[in-house]
Amino acid sequence: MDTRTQILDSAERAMRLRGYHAVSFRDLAEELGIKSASIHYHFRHKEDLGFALVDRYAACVSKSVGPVREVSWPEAVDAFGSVYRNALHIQELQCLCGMLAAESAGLPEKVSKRVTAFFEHNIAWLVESMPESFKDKRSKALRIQAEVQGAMTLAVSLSDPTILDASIHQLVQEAKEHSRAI
Amino acid sequence: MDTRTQILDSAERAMRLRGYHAVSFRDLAEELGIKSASIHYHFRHKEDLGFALVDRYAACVSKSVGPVREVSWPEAVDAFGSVYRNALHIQELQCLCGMLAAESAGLPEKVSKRVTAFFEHNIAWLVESMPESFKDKRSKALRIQAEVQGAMTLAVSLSDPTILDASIHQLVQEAKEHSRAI
DNA sequence: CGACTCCTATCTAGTGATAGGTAGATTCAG
DNA sequence: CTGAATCTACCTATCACTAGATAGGAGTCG
Repeated sequence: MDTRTQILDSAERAMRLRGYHAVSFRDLAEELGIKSASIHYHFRHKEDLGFALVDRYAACVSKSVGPVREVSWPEAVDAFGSVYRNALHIQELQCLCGMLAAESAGLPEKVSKRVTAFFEHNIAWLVESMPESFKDKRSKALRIQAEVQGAMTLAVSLSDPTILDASIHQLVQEAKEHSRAI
Repeated sequence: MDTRTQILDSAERAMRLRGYHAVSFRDLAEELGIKSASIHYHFRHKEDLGFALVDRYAACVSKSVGPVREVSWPEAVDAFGSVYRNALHIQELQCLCGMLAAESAGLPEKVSKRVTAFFEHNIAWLVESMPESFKDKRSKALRIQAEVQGAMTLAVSLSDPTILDASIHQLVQEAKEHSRAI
């Protein structure tokens, strides 16, 4: 596999486990059996690696969640939640941007801006997926994003991935009730 | 003021802004006008500072939120939310344990265990504050903790503290509806 | 009082490890 | 030969951490 991709893969895994500042070029290089200078060839500075990571991650999430479709609101919520659920269950990793958002005051600005953009993009997707009739669309979307993100963090800290499943299940239920009520 | 307390204050602020690994003894010392060796006198290892910080923070939150009282469930939710809201509005800092929970795989075990305990304590407080009649108490409590935590992170990343206010307001509203329904 | 001993808290002056980053040589495919 | 990719070998800054000196206050004893 392409070295650049391997670097991104290792770095993503490490950052989603331990955060931006706990990841070093040396450790990544050792893991890949190359020298740290080779990583600097592909990513001159650490912040270059950082925002390349966020860009790739955002594109991947955006693809997984799909375009805004003509599906019901509960299905949309489920699709959104599933992206996070799969990440936690299959990779046993939390959301890269949730991780970086926590550290955001200590990140290079180029990185933190992209993290913000990731969330704005998610919020916009949720808003557009809502039925026309909904009110306060943005706050509803923010609440969903917040709960999913927070549940993921709790699931990791309490070592219980079902916490995230339960939150998503309830959010989908509420979406159904909400849709029926209108 | 007592040097030990000053160290804790600076360290707490720095960690709630940038995370565990982005805080150094040298920076803290410089901020306080002392030498880093003096910090090591009070906290031999960084992890000692780490868990002293979590312990103090947990005690402070526990005190702010108060004992489980004979108040209504909506009032309890409001009291719980207010602790987070005040932290964000007055100090412009996010929750120490939310921050550390994100990084938890990269923390000394003594620290991450205390972070977990902090959340378990909060969950227990919420569960005990619920009316007897409620079902699935633990999952309800987890959802509240998750949304508040996630909303705080989003508020920081999107530079909009009203995101947290809105979430708490809605949680209190739901608590009212929920209490009426029974 | 004054000299002596502790103890606490701070300092100076380092340690070895590791961080991000760089210059320049080498390797190898087209 | 050229250019991309990797290497060796290094830099400077910073990291957590330590040994040992020093300053000053609290007791204690003559």
